[in-house]
Amino acid sequence: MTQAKTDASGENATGWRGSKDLWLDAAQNAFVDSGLDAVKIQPLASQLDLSRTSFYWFFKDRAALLDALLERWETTNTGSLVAATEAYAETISEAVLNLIGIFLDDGPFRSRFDLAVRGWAHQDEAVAARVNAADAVRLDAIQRMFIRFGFDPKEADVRARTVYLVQIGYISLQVQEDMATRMERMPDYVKTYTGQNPSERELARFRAAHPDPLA
Amino acid sequence: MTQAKTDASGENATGWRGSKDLWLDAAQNAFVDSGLDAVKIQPLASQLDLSRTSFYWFFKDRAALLDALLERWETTNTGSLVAATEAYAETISEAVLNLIGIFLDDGPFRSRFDLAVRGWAHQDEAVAARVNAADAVRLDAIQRMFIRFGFDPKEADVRARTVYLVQIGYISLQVQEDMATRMERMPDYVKTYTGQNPSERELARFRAAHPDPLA
DNA sequence: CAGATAATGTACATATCTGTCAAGTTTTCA
DNA sequence: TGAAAACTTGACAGATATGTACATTATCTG
Repeated sequence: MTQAKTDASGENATGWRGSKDLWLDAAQNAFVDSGLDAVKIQPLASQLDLSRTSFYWFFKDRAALLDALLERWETTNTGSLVAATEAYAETISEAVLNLIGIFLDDGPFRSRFDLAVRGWAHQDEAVAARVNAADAVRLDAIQRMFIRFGFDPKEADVRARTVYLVQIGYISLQVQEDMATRMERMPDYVKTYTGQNPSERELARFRAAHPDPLA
Repeated sequence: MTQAKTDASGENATGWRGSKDLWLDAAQNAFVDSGLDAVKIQPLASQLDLSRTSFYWFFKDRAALLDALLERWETTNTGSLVAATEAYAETISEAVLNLIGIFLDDGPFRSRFDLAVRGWAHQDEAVAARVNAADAVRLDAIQRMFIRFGFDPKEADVRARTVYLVQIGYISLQVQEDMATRMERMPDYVKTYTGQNPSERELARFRAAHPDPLA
């Protein structure tokens, strides 16, 4: 069993209609949009206009597909978050803005994927354990960021939790806000998170890095 | 179709084995523990040791059961949160502690019920709309609380979001922490949320109101 | 262009859920 | 105590899911 090759553009480079990635992408879309119980082989097959049983050439069974999905999540979201905490910054405000930036719509962190995985964790112990581990890694990275800027470890812990949990909370609420609204709140958030106001230059840099698609 | 009566202790006062509440309670437990897709009539019937079809005497169909579940949630969690924001407090720190208190394990706010409903909202537009409305009501109540203590509306909005979203984030993370750990972090949280340290008396009162079940 | 490999499809066996109906049993209450 | 109301049940019908075995077809490679 070998996957179909894909070319650089991600297009299907072979003449075959299906591929492991095709099924996996479809599964991910269904999962992100509607949760675990929407990831069913029969519906995916209809959607892809392939025979349902063709699936079993690429994956042993449904469980194997779900494993692949979880693995994809693990090697995506946590990685981008940790990287952001380690990005260059001159002040804690700038560091916090770096971090918040990845959660904005087009950022590398896939919020809705995270949400869907948490929903899954709610009904599966093993998944819950992996999510817990990911949260610990993320919180630790954020705490280190605060410590790097001089906060004492205990306060850094609480501030890390605050920044992270607010983002998770936002994701959980599935709020749909336009960029202008987010930008308006940004200075107050930075102040709440760090205890100090961000400079105008830092805000300007943040705005530049995250242009409003509507404006 | 009339419900079976229940006596003051909540026990079944009639000689009948089933009742509307019996099914609803079982449904809620399954829902809170394992999510919407665990709310199935067949399994609930086995669990209650009743015939599956007996369910249809109390509810028109599965949708009616789910409606009842959502209604129960609406008239519970949002209510207790709003009440907490309106409780008497002399300082903003005390007010924030009042609010945080309801989220602790035995508080009136049922965190896992909230989590389960959000999972449901993820796969149902209509539910999502009702959850959004509840969030708006809750955030508004918390913002008013901050305004009452002299914060300007915009900053009160962000602080309200911070307090609320951190709690929702905690729920989403499904963290299991003992009371001692929570207590230890409390002063730093209050400081982060309000910008000022809580007094020792306020903390003492909070500890007294939420005794450690392990200690 | 032929054989090997990769992928797809058909048919079948099985499981689990939902909901209706008509006939039963148990409880209540006049 | 007996009729009415409240409940319970088994049998039936239908939908949708999973997974296996085997035949078939499309694509690649030499």
